[in-house]
Amino acid sequence: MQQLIWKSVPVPAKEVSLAKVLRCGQAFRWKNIDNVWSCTLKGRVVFLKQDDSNLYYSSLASITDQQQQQQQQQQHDDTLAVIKDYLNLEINLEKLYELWSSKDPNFQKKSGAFSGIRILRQDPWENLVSFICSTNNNVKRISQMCDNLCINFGTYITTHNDIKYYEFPTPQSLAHESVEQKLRDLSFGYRAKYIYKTACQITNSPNGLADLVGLRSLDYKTCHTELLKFTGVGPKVADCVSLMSMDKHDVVPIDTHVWTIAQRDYKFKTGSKTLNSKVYVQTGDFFRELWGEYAGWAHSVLFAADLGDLNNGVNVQDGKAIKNGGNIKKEKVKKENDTNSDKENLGIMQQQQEEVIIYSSSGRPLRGKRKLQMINQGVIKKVKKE
DNA sequence: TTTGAGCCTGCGGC
DNA sequence: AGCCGCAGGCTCA
Repeated sequence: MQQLIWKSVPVPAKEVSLAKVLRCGQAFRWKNIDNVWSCTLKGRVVFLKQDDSNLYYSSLASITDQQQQQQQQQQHDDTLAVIKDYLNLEINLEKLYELWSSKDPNFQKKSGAFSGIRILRQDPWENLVSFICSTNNNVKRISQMCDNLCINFGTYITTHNDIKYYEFPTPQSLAHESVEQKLRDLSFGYRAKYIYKTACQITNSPNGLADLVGLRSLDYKTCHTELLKFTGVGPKVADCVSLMSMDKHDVVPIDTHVWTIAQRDYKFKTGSKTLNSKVYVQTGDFFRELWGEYAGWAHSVLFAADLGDLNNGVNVQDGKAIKNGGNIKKEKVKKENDTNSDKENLGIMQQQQEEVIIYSSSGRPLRGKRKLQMINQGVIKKVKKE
């Protein structure tokens, strides 16, 4: 196994908490092995860890890149620049927390145990596809789907700690007609078509990905409108992408969860029982007026704090103080294990799904893990696929 | 212009 | 055991 060479950069933990930022539902591909975070980013594997005052980073290039680098004597490693850009490190988070606390008593009250939560500056294409996957879905399955995209359509980079690292697939690699069915076989459901079509829209665009990335320099309204043109992208997903990869820091994506926070914690009343488009805009405006130009950042803190209540409840039961406790870490390790075992099963699942359709007694076709279970049990009726 | 089915799968509750 | 309802929405009529 290749030995990692670590370098450090002074970054206080209050400026970024890797454990929170990389697990709060912004990005879905980061692995955590023995407190080291890893993910492919711009053609290399990036490794991150931290203590109270420093961020430690390392990287591994792909095999071909390594050879190229050895041939060119001068190797310029821009990994630090990539990380700084990805983590949006030039933006001072502690000052923003003070600002939001001064404007909003509820923020002051809730944010205490949730320092270091910032908005990443993600790759627009990966961000877009990830959030197309996010509809009617949970973080665990979104993560599995992103992994599956990389494994099945992404370029292999290298292996470390027995983990194979792949790049996030390009639009070109997803813009083939066979992709939709293959994604359905991989349990993407109705999102299969959205991803295929969106990939085609990018490849058919005059300047390809550059047109998508170019939305960064346009105003929010134009950016939002352009994003809505992609299949499978509605107001919420367009806002997630605007906030998380298009530099629109004041955008607050409104999902049912955020709407609940607005009504419950801020007594925000709209007179509507459903989150229709008018209410969607009103709620976003409300938070923007409350928190200001980095409203989207503030929202992610309260969002995480709200999800964190579950873990806090467990801690309180254990009679321990609430502090990013070990409970959270245990949960994460378990998640990694689940993901890995799913990867191992993937090949089997694909093979068998091509051959048979298995129906439950209720007549519903079985898929994914449940189907695999049934096959292993050997107590189901099999029907040849036409 | 606005509203509500229907959509895929996984999971937890009954 | 199986069925139901729902999860951090979008499309289409």
